Amino acid sequence: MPLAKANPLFLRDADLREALELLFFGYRDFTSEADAILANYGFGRAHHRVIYFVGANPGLSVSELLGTLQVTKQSLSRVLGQLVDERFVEQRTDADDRRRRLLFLTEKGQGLENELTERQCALIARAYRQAGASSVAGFRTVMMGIINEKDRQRFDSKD
Amino acid sequence: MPLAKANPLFLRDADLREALELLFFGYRDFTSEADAILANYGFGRAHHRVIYFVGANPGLSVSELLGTLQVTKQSLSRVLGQLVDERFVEQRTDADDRRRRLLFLTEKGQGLENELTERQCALIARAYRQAGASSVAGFRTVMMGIINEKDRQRFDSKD
DNA sequence: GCATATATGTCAATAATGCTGACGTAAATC
DNA sequence: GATTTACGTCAGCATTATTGACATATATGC
Repeated sequence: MPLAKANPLFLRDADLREALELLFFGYRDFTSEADAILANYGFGRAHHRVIYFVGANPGLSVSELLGTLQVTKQSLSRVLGQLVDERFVEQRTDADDRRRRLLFLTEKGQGLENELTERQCALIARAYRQAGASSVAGFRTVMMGIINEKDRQRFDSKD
Repeated sequence: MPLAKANPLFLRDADLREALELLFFGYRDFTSEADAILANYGFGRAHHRVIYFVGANPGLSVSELLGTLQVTKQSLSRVLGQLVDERFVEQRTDADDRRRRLLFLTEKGQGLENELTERQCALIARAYRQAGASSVAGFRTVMMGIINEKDRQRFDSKD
């Protein structure tokens, strides 16, 4: 039992394996409703991520979005191109640095963003309300501990 | 602001959007180390899920695994076939119902399972230790709230 | 025993997402 | 003027997933 040795204190092997499964099933359910909505538009999870982060950060540049999503520009290109072609996302040249294309949601894009985010927020809101404020604080603490230091800084500023 | 209306109490829109991002970044970091290990074997996340659940439930049948993973048998077939061909997973006909193929990890498969699970458990263990027992309890409560009732029963029995 | 249902496997076609590599263009910077 | 940066694009390929159709072995109900 190599794992048992590595985990003293209150952390039994079973507790840690349970956490792996909580994350697996939790993430699956967290994404499944949005996946269903996206399918109606012929989109997938990659489109969702673009819509979400552009919606949350209007005026984001392409390279910033690449950094956030951690994908190659070739991967993003197809997805972003579709969203621009179908008028969900709008690109405007940055006046200060005309090489940069700043990304914004169109009204249509904002509509889809709302549809997706409302559903996911409703799921989280239900879970948060049932759990109560102190459990929510614990959830945030554990999730931040899982996230690498660089990305964690996105959250440090809040509260 | 349609979301603000829907969330009374302490749940501000910003809190819920933060949760979406915690789950996105958290799940990405949670899986990234294992993904790197799997790449050395020419495997992907799908192989990991099979290895994990067969390791956690020796003697699982194919249909039970399909139900857990929620994929089609055609999807599973290729992945499971590779794992069987390369002797990570072993299939034994169920003596009681000779239609069923029960799945087990071989020694080689158990080795890979340990390698993967140890890494992920180490990440979780670190986050759990830093967060403390009460935050861990809150994390569990919130994650269970996110998981649909059917799958939640996997966890209800524990503790 | 025979019909039906179940558990599994397989072939074929298709889609979404990701990758690497190569090349091109416009604009900023040194 | 040379170099770097930001962005785009074309081509090829891999992984994971889907649906649909069909096959086989075994169990079960009548």
